[in-house]
Amino acid sequence: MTARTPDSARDIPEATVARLPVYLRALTSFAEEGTTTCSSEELAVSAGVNSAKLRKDLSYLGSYGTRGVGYDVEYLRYQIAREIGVTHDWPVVIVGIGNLGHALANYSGFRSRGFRVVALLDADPTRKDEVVAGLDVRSFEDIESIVAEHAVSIGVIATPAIAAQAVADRMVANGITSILNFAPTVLSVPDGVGVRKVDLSIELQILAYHEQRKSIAPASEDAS
Amino acid sequence: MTARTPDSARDIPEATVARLPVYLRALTSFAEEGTTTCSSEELAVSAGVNSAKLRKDLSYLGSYGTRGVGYDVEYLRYQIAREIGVTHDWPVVIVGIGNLGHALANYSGFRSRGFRVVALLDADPTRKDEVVAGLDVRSFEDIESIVAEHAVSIGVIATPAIAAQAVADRMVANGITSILNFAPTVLSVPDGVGVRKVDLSIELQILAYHEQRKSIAPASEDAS
DNA sequence: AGGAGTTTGTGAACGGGAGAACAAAACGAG
DNA sequence: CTCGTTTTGTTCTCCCGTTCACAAACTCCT
Repeated sequence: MTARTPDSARDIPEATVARLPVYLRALTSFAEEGTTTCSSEELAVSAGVNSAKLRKDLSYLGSYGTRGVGYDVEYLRYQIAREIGVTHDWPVVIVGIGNLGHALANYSGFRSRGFRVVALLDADPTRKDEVVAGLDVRSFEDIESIVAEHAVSIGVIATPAIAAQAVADRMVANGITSILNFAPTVLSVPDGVGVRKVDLSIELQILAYHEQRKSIAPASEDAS
Repeated sequence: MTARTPDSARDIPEATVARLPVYLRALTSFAEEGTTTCSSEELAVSAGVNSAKLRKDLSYLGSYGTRGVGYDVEYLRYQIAREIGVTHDWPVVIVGIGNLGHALANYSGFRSRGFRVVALLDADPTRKDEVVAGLDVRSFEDIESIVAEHAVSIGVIATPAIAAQAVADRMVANGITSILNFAPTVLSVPDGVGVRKVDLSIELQILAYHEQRKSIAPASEDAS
């Protein structure tokens, strides 16, 4: 007899949290196709996971399905969006407007999935004249006023590795509590600050490892 | 010579494989500073992991340390590189030369970490005149000859989501067996083909979830 | 040479996540 | 109204990964 945790489920496993955005995207896809209802099996296939896993994941949010019927696409989509916290947009600053920073600033997926880039910052003064994705690149020194003005809590680091830690420190000092790091460095931040890293060469190296194994032992099985 | 299994360790856990590149980078960093020896504790701090975990990870490769002393930086660096398979360069093709494709093509970290971009492909014929990062953008139709000529086994997808599955199919049909996918889609590929995905908005959404939680229950602890 | 001090490598306990399997609940047919 | 069908929500078990703790092994100093 559980004491019913209807809205704010207490603790959702990290692995589940990482999959919720995938479900959200699949549901959005269904909605765009005009599908109003889907079973856990359909949604699981679309998200590329096991249906039992999907049902267990959703059960952490509450009982939003109907037995014998399935899930209401729009309703479930909203519930997941609310749980993740993307029913409203999050302001985001991007620091480091090099090749990658450009790409991120122009990435339309951010805007459509709950994020709004409010500022582009770069330490290089020669970049201050540029306008990227409709925003003019501003000095990194402006971070304090920008974070304060827009109540920014999420920062993206797209600088060279050498500058990343200093940028992170400065972000934290100005109240940013979540950082997405594209620089190939291990960041150290205080407790309570969330960091996720995206490392392009690490991903390729993992692929290379498995690739090498395939050619050495072709008769063995494979772990994707 | 091969009494035990010193060279080709049988099966390295996936979680360990994902950390080896981090250790490799930390060791490279040590080598550049002139450090010739390091303890598991030093390396663990530099890689941002627990030292016991690091030692266990390294133990899957063999016993390359010396008790009471530590690890020889250069020797261990080479052993990890050999295990991952980046002692020689891997040829890579990038498909989709939009904003992100540009950034990837220009990313110097690939070259320095065991990968060589041999071709840039795009389905849009208006892009065929462009030269990016010293390579001219070629038609996606050329994939067959390029893959055959350079013995490419790793492909990078940086196309819009709508095109990603078709590109992946075509890659697989031409012998590519490892795919790094930046498009926000779930790819389905045959067994034996490795796929890793990098999804920018998912990473941000995970951060947003934790961020939302912080503001709701500030007295609770945090999972990074 | 021997003992003290380090540091690695690993055995064992622990916790979390994945998947199978099943009971509970809703719908529809007759 | 009752029964069969469908699909969810949940329990149970197994496996992988993390962490602790300690013995083995090496160096240095006396």
